[in-house]
Amino acid sequence: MRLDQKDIQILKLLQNNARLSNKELAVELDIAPSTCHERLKKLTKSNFFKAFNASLNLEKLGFNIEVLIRVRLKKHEREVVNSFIQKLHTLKGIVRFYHLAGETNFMLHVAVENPNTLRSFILDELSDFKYIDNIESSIIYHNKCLHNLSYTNVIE
Amino acid sequence: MRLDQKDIQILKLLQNNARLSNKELAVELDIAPSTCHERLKKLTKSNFFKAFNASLNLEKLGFNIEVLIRVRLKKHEREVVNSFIQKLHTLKGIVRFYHLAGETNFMLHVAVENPNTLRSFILDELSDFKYIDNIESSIIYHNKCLHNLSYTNVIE
DNA sequence: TATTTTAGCGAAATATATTCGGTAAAAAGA
DNA sequence: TCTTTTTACCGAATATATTTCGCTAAAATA
Repeated sequence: MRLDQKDIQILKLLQNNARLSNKELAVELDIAPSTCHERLKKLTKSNFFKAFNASLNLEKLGFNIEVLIRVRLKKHEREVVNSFIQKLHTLKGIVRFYHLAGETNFMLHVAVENPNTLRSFILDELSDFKYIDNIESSIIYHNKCLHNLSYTNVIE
Repeated sequence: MRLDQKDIQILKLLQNNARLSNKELAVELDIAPSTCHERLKKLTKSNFFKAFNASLNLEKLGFNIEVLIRVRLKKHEREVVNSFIQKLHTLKGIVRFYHLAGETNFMLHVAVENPNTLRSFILDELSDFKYIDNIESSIIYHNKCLHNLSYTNVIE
């Protein structure tokens, strides 16, 4: 499927506000709602969207500390990696994780209530995994989603 | 504002699918649409949502490489940090950034088309900033949003 | 106990989503 | 170049959903 300027506009608008209604999109694109609806349906069916996520005001929910945790495994092998990823899915507090090439094998974006919860997360929950070699944490002062991409290559 | 189990359910459902309609939410919570609507309005007005973001299928859009870039600045001072953040907003390719405490000052999640674009991003775009001390990149094999938080502390 | 607040409901009014037949312009094929 | 096909678009009609509101009952507060 080939994309044009209007398609890109839909993608960008939803990146910034995934809850925009079809009508609101149509107004922005300056096309009829029915036309916009067709485009959105097409983009969705063609799998251009990976997910629609609400990101919450974590501080308001009692998660006063966010950290980025670098994890190095003893063995960076398929089986170890798979079971680690599986473990990540069971742990409470993980907002997002990155599986990386290089020195650091995993980068975890974690939200915790307070320093004690953080200590417990690292010493009790995470270190519980057999193949952990090294863990280092950095407090996140601030983080922001930009989605500032250039789509010139995709447009016909 | 105090949250109960139903509110948490709304937050969680929208974390996983920000485009759920009010009616769909109401069905999940097993309450009337009008009731659900009131709750959602209340949560929104009380600023429990930071953003609603569509995340795109970047590979399909020609962004074949995603990297995590560690940036260390020469001076970690308010003015330098501010202007760096400002610069990040102008750069094309940044999906998300983290401002950190510790050795690494910034962590950038970047999407590029190919190795050449990456080189250009780092050598031309990023290094252009006067106060860059050090840059290191790691390819992202995989990354995923989990939002797997425990809200026991918030519930009454 | 009396009073206020709150969460809930359903019905009505409003607005939106969705489908569909038709049109015109662009793309593809002869 | 002239057809034919495809595509993006529209507006009208219908189906759904959102939103408001008055009312009730239960919970919280005084």
